[in-house]
Amino acid sequence: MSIKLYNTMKREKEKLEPRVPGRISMYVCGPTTYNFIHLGNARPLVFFDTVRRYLEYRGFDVTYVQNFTDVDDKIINRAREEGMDVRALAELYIDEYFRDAASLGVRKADFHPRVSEHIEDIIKVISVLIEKGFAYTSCGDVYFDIRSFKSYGKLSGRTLDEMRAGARVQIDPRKKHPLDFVLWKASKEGEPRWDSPWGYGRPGWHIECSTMSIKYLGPNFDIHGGGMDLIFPHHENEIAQAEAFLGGTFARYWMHNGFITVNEEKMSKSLGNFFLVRDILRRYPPDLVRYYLLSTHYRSPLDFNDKKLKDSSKGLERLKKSYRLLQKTRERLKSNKGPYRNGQGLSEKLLNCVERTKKKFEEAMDDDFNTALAISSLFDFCRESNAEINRSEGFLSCEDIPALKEAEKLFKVIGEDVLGILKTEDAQGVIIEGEIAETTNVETLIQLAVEVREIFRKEKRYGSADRLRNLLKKYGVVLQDTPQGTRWESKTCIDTENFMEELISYFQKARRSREISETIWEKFNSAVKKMGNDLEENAVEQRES
RNA sequence: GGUGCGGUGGCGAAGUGGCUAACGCCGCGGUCUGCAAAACCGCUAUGCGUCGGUUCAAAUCCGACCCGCACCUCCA
Repeated sequence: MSIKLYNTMKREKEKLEPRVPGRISMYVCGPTTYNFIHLGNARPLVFFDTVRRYLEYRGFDVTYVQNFTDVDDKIINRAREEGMDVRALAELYIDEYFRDAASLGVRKADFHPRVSEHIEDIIKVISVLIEKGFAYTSCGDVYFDIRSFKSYGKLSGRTLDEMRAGARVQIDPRKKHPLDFVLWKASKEGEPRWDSPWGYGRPGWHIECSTMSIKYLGPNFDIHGGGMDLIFPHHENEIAQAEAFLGGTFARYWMHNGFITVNEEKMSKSLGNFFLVRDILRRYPPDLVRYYLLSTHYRSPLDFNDKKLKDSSKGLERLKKSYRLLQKTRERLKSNKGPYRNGQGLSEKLLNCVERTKKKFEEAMDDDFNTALAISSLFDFCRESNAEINRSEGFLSCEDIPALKEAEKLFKVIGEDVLGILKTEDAQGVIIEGEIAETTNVETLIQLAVEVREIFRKEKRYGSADRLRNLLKKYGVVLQDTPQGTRWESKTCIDTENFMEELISYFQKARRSREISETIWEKFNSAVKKMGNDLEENAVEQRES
């Protein structure tokens, strides 16, 4: 099986044939660091990170480069507004970038080159372009001479004539052709600047990507990616510069992700629907955002709004629950020597299913990284796995542990390692089960409450049992009664203080009305004591006051 | 005006010539349960923007048209 990907240059899917067998070199255009990253930055980030992970899963040795454009008009303007030093501002947002990226489960690239650290290289490239007659100087600037590069327009599929027809391009007397673009910009007063053969100035927008990608990956590297809006002019210009410089092919495959809209509208500052990743992560768990981004094929447009995000959370939950069910079942079986499977054959069925899923997953990803279809293979697996485990409940033994482990490994490899949707670095707000962040003490209390409720149920005191269940539910602890006992899981972080208070008052009342025995009360009391609360003392104080 | 992308059930979203049009959410019915929850099973598009055409066979190819979006200027 080979991997096929849609190459914007050819406008069709092609077989991926790397420059060097077994190795992939890829470059993805990174952000201009003048603000926190927004949702539009997040899509290529997450998608190409997934491409990288999948290629690694497929055994390729991947070299991944993503740049930071830290010299740019937008940064200079922003720094001026904020009264900040330009370098410091860029530095700040590079740090913040890494924070957001990590939240979304995006791994660091092998190289994160910055424009400011490659001025020498850029100057060299520009000098060569001038020497070869592809660029000219004018009023202290250096421009790329678009007409000297005959295949200009080959990526975006436009000809110079076509572009001229609808030209909204301002005529600039310094340029020989309206579409000629700047390679080196003469600096104005107070702007960051570097010395060059053409005077003090700074690089133009496109030249850094050509220069740095070639520097780190060499000519004719494998994959160049970015958002669709970069096709023209950014990537078109990159190609022109790079190929004029190299005299050969710049990059082999061009991949572009579709745009994100918000409430069916293009995200833009003027419409006031500009979403920063930071803000979204305050309201939604990062793995959900990643899951949402990957649940649509990367070349399709993706609309983002609260309802859609909420709707998709149930699906992700389902996958996680299924994953957890496997883990729990396996843990339970550790000490279980029997009964024998009695011909139920969970292992065999589960292993078959693992194989089928793996195949479906790989076929989906091999076909132009169809993450939406790949995720559906996990859902198929999840259904079958849940059904198998439920069906053979009670017939399982430790003999089934290897098969369960295989199934877990499937979730681990596909869900965590490749798609990155079942676990992220920064897990704030993620559903936690059987453990509450920070205080395992709260867990003890929950456990105790669950046990008490079990007693109620055994004694058929359902009113009491339900009251306790509702109390827990109020604090996000959801119970599930199974033949093997009661399972519980807790969403987000519990409001510990109020929870304890209410639980204590519940137990006190239950004691007074003799709903619970002294033994249970003692147990509860000692648990609470461990958390630094002495109920007897409190009780005494209350009586005294 | 030019270039490109898209229109699939209540919502989201796969599928680019041929099995009953994946998968998720929602809804309904059922199994399980003391009741729940979770899970599982079943149901929910004679139809894939519209109209024609090609073909034994089309959501899928061709043509025309309608609608939405993006790019052509900084933007992932």
